[in-house]
Amino acid sequence: MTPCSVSPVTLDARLERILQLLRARGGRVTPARRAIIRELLVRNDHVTAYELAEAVQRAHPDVHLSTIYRCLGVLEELEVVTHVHLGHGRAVYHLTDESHQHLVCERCAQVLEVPDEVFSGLAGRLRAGFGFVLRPGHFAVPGLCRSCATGG
Amino acid sequence: MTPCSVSPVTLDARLERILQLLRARGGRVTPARRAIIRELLVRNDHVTAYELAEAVQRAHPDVHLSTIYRCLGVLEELEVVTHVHLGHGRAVYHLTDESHQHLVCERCAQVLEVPDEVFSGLAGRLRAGFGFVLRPGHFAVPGLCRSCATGG
DNA sequence: ATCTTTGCAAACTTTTTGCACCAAT
DNA sequence: ATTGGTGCAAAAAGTTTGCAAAGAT
Repeated sequence: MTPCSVSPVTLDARLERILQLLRARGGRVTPARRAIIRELLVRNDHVTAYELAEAVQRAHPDVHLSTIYRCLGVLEELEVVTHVHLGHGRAVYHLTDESHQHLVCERCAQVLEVPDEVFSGLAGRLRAGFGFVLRPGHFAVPGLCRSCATGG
Repeated sequence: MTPCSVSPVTLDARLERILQLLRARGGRVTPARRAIIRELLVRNDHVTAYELAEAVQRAHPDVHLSTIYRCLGVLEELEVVTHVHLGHGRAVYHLTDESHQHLVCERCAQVLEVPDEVFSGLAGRLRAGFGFVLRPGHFAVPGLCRSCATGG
């Protein structure tokens, strides 16, 4: 049992699975794509395209921001990645299979992750009442976090 | 009982109330502001800054888009107006006191309005479980509308 | 050899800002 | 007479696109 929170075996397996999907779609595996996808897997996190570029560029200095966007576009088509607009402007990207929702504090911009189940009641009500199918993973719920709500 | 859906009396009363707030804050009442606020009241709707500019400019051709933004900024400080980012890019603005939430179809971009009550269960759960206070009116819920969900 | 992907620069879209002029109080 | 608001143009910020060169298959 390694002290790492993310097992390298699992990570590489997931990386390969994604590269597989790419190839299956007629896509090509390039160093830039490998690095981008790997970075997304390592940071199990919400990342802006710009942050992702910075990280990838530490090892591959001339992977351009536009390449990041294009790669993220492909990954979204493959449904490996999802983006959410948290509030105003920049989108954040994360792996689709982290199945959780986002609570964004409008005051301090903190992002809280909560499990899908919290929304199951709402999902049922929306479907029953309006025929509306909630899309898990595309969710940004604005409000006030505990400290901002109580603090002032 | 007039056939109008919005009573002109109520509308002007609301306009005056808002202008009052402005003055109370040391702000000034200008033709541009009057026109912008009036338009917001008349279209009880979700409007982009650009659409608002177009509408206002029909009567006041040189009210500039930047003035719209600045006025909307003031109105948000006064908590008269709120904006939501529906998906990607442009924000839409609406009056704060229309108390409803927005369901946005990710496929056809249609916006469905649903009453607050639909979210009361979720609000309780978020507060109890995470101390998170849901902000009514700042809500954009992505998913698929009835026709897009069933159609394909 | 083919056809995709990349790097770069430039376009684009939405929103913000600097500044001189104008106007509401 | 103040001080705040406006128009304009230009800057920002985030994302997309056109194109020629490089690279994966």
